[in-house]
Parts: sequence; structure tokens; C-alpha cells
Amino acid sequence: MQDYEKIFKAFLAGKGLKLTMPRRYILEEVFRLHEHFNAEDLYAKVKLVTRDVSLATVYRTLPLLMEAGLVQHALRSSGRDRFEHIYGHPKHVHWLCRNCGAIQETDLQALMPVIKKQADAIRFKTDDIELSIRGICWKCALLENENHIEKE
Amino acid sequence: MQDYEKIFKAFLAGKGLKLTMPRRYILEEVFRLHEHFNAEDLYAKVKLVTRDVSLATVYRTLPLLMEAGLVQHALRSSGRDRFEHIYGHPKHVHWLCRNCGAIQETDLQALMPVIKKQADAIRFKTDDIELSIRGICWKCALLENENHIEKE
DNA sequence: GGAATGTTGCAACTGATTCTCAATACAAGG
DNA sequence: CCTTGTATTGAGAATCAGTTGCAACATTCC
Ligand SMILES: [Mn+2]
Ligand SMILES: [Mn+2]
Ligand SMILES: [Zn+2]
Ligand SMILES: [Zn+2]
Repeated sequence: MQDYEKIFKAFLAGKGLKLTMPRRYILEEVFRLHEHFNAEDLYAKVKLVTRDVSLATVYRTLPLLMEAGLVQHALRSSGRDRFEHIYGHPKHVHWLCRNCGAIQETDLQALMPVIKKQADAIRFKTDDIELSIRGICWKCALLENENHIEKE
Repeated sequence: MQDYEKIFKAFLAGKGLKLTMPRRYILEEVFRLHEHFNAEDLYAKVKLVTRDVSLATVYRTLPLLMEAGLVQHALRSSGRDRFEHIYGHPKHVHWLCRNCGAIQETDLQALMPVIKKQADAIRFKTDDIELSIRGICWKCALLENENHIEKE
């Protein structure tokens, strides 16, 4: 049994809940996926393995996984919430290109000392940190320049 | 005429658009408000001044104000987007208490050097930075402790 | 067995946001 | 003035991600 299964099982047990098959399928898929996904992406992936899971259960399980510290809300784009498994991964910054939609990641650790200092200053008990930056990725910036040159 | 009016007017002109009365009412209210607001909050406030504005126009004007650099998306909570006027304000971090919903702000400038360095490293052209941290504010943390004591 | 409690799929619902459309404003040119 | 083109608007309809009610099941505990 994987670590994340133990963690989820223990978390659920603590709330009088059980690691059922649908929940297990969803959990497995969450850790098989190494990209950012929204609820429907996840549902589609799980569907490839079994049909004993409904979209409603995906929506119901995601908050549990988040509360258990296994999944986090990564960012929101195009009107949808996107998630990622976080267990075993360092926290990171999301850079979203508003032209092509590509997402890049950088380290958040470098920012933690300042953030922690500020948290202490206002006596805030931090659960989640979400830093998303939107703009233009270098590829799209390149293309824009090329187009400008063509126009001239 | 306020600075922000000039800016918005110039921005609109650059796109072949005009600063109409509904847009002006909305703009005025945006800068009269000194809290975070969602579209409906803003609509309600504008309604107190005039009835010549519709909710649809509020929704249509917000993206223009954002593009003009006068308003920014502050954070999302309870399924709603919340905004704030940003012209003349330093960028800041939002600390959202997931118990009472209170929002505190701290300086983002302290984090900018690292963020800029990372942006350079991936050659990203930054437009917006949104750093939201959720957890428990000190007031709610206090109350929680009191309750624990009572229970014992 | 029977009660109590948690789980699920399904379909209906919700509600913030977006869109459609007909009416209106307004500028430019004749 | 009149005509034409373009931008604008309010009202209401539509969208659609996410939530919820509910009846059928599953499990555990007497
Ligand atoms: Mn990520
Ligand atoms: Mn703010
Ligand atoms: Zn891009
Ligand atoms: Zn609080």
C-alpha cells in the first residue's frame, strides 16, 4: 500500500469515513496524473479504468483529498478549478500564460521566509498558499515579436 | 477629472470605445469603495446613486477596468470573484480566514525581488501577481482555544 | 434480523457569469 | 436634416461548473 493510501485511509478513519472503491480509484488516478487537472479531467481518467465512479463522487472526494493534505488547488483558469497532487512535492509558484495557457512552475521555498515572517506578524495560522502569476510566456512573446516584424 | 478617469478614458479611446455614463458611474463607485467587492456588491452600490446601470454592464466593465490596470482580481472565495481598485495602491498579499472570512493584507513588495528573479529565469512577462493565503486568523484561533478549554 | 450510519449514482438544481438581441446613441458624410 | 456604420445598453435567456436531494446499497453493531 502506497504512503498516500495510508494517509488517506487514516484521515478518513479519523472522520468515521472509509476508503471505499470509488474513493480508491480516484486516489490512484490523482497520483498517476502528473499534470494539473480539473474535476472532469480526473473523472475521464478514472473512467478509463472503471465505470464504478460518478462525477459527483469525484467532486465529493476532491475536498476530502485536500483536507487530507494530498491534493491542493493549483489555480483557476477558464472558469475551472484545477488541482494537483501535492504529497511529496515541494510547494511551487504557477506561471500561467494568458495567451497559450501553458503553465510553468518555480520554487516557492525561496519565498517562504518572508511569507512566514508576515504570517507571524499578523499571527495567521497558514493552511494553503497559492501564488499564481499570469502574463506571457517566452514562446508567445517570441511569436508576438515575429508577427510585429511581419507586419512592418 | 480624477487621474483614474483620465486613464480609463484614454484606455477606452485607444480601443475605439467611449467613457459612457454607465461606465463612469461604475468607475466612480470602484474608487469610492475601499474594500474588496464582487460584481453584485458593486452593482448594489452603483444602484444607490443611479438606476441607469445594469448588472450586465457591471460584468462587462470590470474586464475593461482590469485591462486598463485600474482594477485587479483580488481573490476568489465562496464561488465568487472579488476585485479591488489597484491604481495608487501597492500590491499586497491576501490572507483569508477560512473560518470567519476576514481578509488581511500584507506587503507584497518584500517578495518582489525573488519573484522578479524567477520571472527572468523563465523569461516570463508578468502581468498580474495573485498571492492568496488561507488559514485561520488570530481571532478565530483564540476562539477555538477557548472552546477547547470549555469542553475539558 | 433490524437499526444506525455512511456511500453512491443519478438527476435535478443552483447561481455566478456570459450571451443574445432589439433598442438606442452618436459620429461622419452627404 | 438624413443615412449609415459602429459602439452601447438593459433585460432576460442561456450556460455550465459545481452542489445537492434522494432512493438504493453496503457495513457494522446490537
Ligand atoms: Mn503545479
Ligand atoms: Mn486587497
Ligand atoms: Zn504562452
Ligand atoms: Zn477568522
